[in-house]
Amino acid sequence: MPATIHDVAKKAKVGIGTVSSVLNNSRPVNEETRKRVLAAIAELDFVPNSSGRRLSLGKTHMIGVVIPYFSTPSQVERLRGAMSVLADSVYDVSLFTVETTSQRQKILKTVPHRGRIDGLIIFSLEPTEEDLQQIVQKDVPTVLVESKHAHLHSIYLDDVAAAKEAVNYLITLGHRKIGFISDRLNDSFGSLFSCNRYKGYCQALKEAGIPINPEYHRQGDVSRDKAREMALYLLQLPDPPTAIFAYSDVQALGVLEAARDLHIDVPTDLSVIGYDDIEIAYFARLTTVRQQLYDSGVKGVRLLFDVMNNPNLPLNCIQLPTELVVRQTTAPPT
Amino acid sequence: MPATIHDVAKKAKVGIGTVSSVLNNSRPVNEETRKRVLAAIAELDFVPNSSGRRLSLGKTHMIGVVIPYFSTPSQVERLRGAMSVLADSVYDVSLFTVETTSQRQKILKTVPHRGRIDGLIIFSLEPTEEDLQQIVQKDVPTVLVESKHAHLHSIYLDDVAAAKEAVNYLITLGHRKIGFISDRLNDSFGSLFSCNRYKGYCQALKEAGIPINPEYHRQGDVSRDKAREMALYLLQLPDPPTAIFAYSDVQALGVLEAARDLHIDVPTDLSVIGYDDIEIAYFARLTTVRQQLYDSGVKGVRLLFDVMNNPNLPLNCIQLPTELVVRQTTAPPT
DNA sequence: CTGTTAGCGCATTCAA
DNA sequence: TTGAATGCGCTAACAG
Repeated sequence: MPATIHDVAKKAKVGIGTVSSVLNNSRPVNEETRKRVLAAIAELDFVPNSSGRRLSLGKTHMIGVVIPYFSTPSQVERLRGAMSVLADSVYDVSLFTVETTSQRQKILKTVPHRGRIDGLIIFSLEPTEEDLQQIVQKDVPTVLVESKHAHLHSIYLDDVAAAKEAVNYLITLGHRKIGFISDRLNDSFGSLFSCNRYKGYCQALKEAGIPINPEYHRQGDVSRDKAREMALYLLQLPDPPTAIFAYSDVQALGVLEAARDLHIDVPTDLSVIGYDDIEIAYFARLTTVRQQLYDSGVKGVRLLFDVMNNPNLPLNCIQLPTELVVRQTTAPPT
Repeated sequence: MPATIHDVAKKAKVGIGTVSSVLNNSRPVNEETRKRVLAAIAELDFVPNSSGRRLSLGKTHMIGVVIPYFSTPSQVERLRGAMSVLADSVYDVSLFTVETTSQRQKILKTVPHRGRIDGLIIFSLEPTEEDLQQIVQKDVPTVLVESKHAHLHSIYLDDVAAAKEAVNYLITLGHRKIGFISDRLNDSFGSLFSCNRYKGYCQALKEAGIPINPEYHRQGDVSRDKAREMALYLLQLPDPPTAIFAYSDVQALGVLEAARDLHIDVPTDLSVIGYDDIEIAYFARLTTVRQQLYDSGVKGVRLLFDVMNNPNLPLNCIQLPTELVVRQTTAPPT
């Protein structure tokens, strides 16, 4: 139903090649005929059909964005960063949110195809070997964000060190009984940051000569509610922790709620540290590990564009810094 | 570089028509040859090129999603609802976030094109007459969410009534000095909910015989920080309000921060009501107007699918309910 | 400077 | 049940 290039050509009394030329500035066109073509385009309200364009060009002008945990503010912040760059580009964004393991599999298997997207950016997911085969074989330019892989470009952060720093801070304050609340360490989701943060937690304790008490580590899904539940458990232990490090700010909020429920004063009787520094952390006056969420999206897309423009770019793994932001949920134990 | 349908046909020693048939189950195929084709497909790791498929079918298998204020949790929640339905469909999602007025214009002008998307869902934006022309003329199935238009299908809510209810509640509690903090009423962005909520605010006051004090209404951008700034202004007025109704939960959090800054106790010395009931509102114990954010996305997409399946569906405008959720930021004035 | 043509990869019709 | 031919709308190479 919409006008095609042929309609324009006929109305402007030119060939379709000429129309294409004025559309893409692909070759010089006489000013007179250009005007006629432009007039015809305007009159017919013609817009090139993108499917035709894509097929002919062999490009989709689409960037695939795969993003899990989409409900969490940190992920949204990453996506915002990515969108800010993407919006100024010629590419459209094809969004894939992944909520379940089966979705994860399906998406990682079906999305990386030339002819479907020109480039792919994957957030917070560690591709399996199988996924990798798929991606490499399909030869679609790919960048990982908040994840790392020996064979893929990535924007990552040192979760182990960051978590260690946070726990070290608690130790410096004088805490010895430090709890850790995290996502499931063994989910089949393929995100390793929970594991890495746990590693950092363990390392800090070990180096301080504090034995690791498995009772002090709880894992569950990423929701605030679940975190609250886990914190309630920890805080009602016979010998409860005096500090809790949460794997995310959202979980830290759950911990704060639990403390409130039990009339435990933060930070006097309980110190809490989160991770991410999402916007609400400021409101909650939460001490937390700041990571550059927005920037990770920005840099991820920029790197992706680099890769797309230069297919044999040497492997690029960019580490983003983290920073412990001390606010008002941490204090020495009493 | 990737295998095409011809490669498969050759390898399976059949015509491309047969390959297409087994791909789409479009006509019966002999079991024997089907197996051969399937084997060839597997061996070549063939995946149909979507551009070719789209061009041939005249469909893009793409749903455009236009969403402003993308950084706010309420919008993310809507998008999540939409994605939950979209993810189970055969459609891909083309995401357009709009942050600026110029983006808004560009997107609303260039996105609604057959050949680019098969359906469009627009969140929280009131199309202008010009936009409407574009959309109607292009004949792209479209659904509005959190917005309404005489000629477009929509999922909307009664902002006026909801705001009025919130302010009425404050009046019932005994408040007479009620402030209102909102988004800019005259932004060129084309979102009317700020206006509507202001209307509800005014109506409630008027019906209660309370004069409207322009000093009590502040407008600024939607950020928490700006809201805090505006609240600071209100609370430092010679005769400050005893209650503040904020146009969104995020702004309400800013108000709470301002109160904290000034050591004003909430709810004893200041009542605060928000709008949206985003997840963090529960954490902040915020009294607020709950709207069905997630559901609005779900229903929006469902309606869109209905429209796409039945182009001359009579105009469908579905109103979603709101509900005042009383928590702990509201109390009678002292 | 411009018109014509081939072909991008696929679905589908028309014959067989 | 199947193969061959046509066309979707466009870009780019070719020829004028």
